[in-house]
Amino acid sequence: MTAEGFFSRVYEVTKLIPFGRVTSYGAIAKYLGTPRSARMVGWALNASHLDDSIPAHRVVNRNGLLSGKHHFKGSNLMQQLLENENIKVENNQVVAFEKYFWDPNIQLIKH
DNA sequence: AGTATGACAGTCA
DNA sequence: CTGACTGCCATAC
Repeated sequence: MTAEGFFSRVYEVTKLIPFGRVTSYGAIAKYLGTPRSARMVGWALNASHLDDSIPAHRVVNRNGLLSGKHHFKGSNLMQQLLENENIKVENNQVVAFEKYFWDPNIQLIKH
């Protein structure tokens, strides 16, 4: 698969993440049909962090850990964005991650 | 064509 | 619980 298709899908899903919700790389990867390509999701997000329309801050690893926060402009920008959505972040980790977790496979329709 | 790496995930010691 | 190792997909050199 070309990077464009994969990346585009990652962006697509990421943009669809509802306000106040977060998801994991694995969930996105699963939605894309490659549940073992969670790294590629991160890779795609890494390339997408230049695009403000993509709420990459809502994408964290399976532990709810803000593993990519250092990729943002400011070291605390990601956390602030999350807190702005009523999502509490502590020690670089989303509090009650399960509660805010949003699985694209549940609410999105594959095409 | 082969090796190294990545915002990961899962398993094992 | 923490650390190390493997698996998997795609990209970069």
